[in-house]
Amino acid sequence: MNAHPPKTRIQRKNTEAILNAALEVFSRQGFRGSTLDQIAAEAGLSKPNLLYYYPSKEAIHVTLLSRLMDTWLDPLREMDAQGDPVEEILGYVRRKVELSRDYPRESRLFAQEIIQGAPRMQAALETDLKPLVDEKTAIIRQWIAQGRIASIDPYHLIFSIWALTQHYADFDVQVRAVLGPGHDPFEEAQGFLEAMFRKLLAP
Amino acid sequence: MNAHPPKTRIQRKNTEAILNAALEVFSRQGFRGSTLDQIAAEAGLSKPNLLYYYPSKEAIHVTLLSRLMDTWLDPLREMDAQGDPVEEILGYVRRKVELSRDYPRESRLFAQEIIQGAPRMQAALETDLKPLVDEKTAIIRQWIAQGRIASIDPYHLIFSIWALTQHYADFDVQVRAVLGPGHDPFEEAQGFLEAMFRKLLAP
DNA sequence: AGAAGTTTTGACCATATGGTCAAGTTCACG
DNA sequence: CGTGAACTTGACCATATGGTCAAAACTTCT
Repeated sequence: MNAHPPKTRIQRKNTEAILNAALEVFSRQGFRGSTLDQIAAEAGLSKPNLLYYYPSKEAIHVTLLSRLMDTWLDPLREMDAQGDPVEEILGYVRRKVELSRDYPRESRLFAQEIIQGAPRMQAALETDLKPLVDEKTAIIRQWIAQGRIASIDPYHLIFSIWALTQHYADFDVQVRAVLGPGHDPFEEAQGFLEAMFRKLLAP
Repeated sequence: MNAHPPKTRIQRKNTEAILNAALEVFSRQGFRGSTLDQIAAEAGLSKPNLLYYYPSKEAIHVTLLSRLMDTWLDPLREMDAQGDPVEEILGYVRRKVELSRDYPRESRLFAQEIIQGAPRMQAALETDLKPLVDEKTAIIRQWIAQGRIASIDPYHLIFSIWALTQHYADFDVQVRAVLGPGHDPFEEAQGFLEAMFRKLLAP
């Protein structure tokens, strides 16, 4: 997709700073709610300087989203047909919770894009996401046929993992408001979800 | 909050049209991504006419959000300490799926508000949501103590219900992209989640 | 040092947008 | 009907915002 990856030291530093600043701002306020001035300020650059590195606000957004897709899918890619079914699925759950804990901005950026109808990600959903999910659901179906995990719709199993893990990043404010102080939502989620899926998958 | 509910026929009709239009537009594009012109067009009114009924864009948004909170909490309020524990919790799940199916715009509006840090709902989360959840978690804890459902963290149980049910409204585009044509996500969700929670709650 | 890039920015532009206002139109009701 | 209240709107305003550009400042390399 990128014919010319950044070359000079300054280019590398600034494009990185811009993407990081944009992630911060976009994930908090959404695409249209964010301004180039905010991103520039966050990145410590002037607005024209931003536009020296990226041709438009939209280009920054698109770059973020396309990088995101891979990060987002990697934990699922790791699910291995050869491994122990329950541990493979639980491992996926654990990696997704870690992703939510360590990359909440990415999670929120992604969530907002999807909620708004995925105007810039439709294609990626069909070309990258769907094939991978199809592949992994086939594996899960196999495991079920072998009686190694309980019978369950594999698509909705995966949806449930997405929903439950990303909830802790995306709805962080709500989770914390309900739990009150003195809780570590992600720590608790890790234990809760492990127990939940272990029970659910038991044959 | 509203000292004077709409009086005349025209007032009632137009405030309703405005709120409906605003819900449509806000839920699709977020607060800052929506314009008064879009809302006015959707409502079939002129922009100054909008502002005759609501003093500002923000006032419309706040009105929508405060109406929303009640709709959102009602299904949880119905959970009855006297009923059968499993059926009460499953009933809550079913009502939440129905809410996601029938009011996806409301779900998305709510989700975007929370994802963006709940700038206009913080207070409501603490004064309305938290006490209700505290009350219902106490009931669940009781059920667990009586051995009528499996031992499970009641807060995270409720989070899981929110996450799983709202996912189908908020991430509708993604769910449909993955499932492909010929599926009714909400129909399937209803069955999947019933089975899931039944298994999970079995003592 | 000095030429040849590369990077940075102040000033500027066109458009979009939230909001105002005074004047006009329609409605409810005696 | 006629009248006052309720409703509607075209024209307008101030500001915000994405984006441009030419010139200045800085690096790099010989």
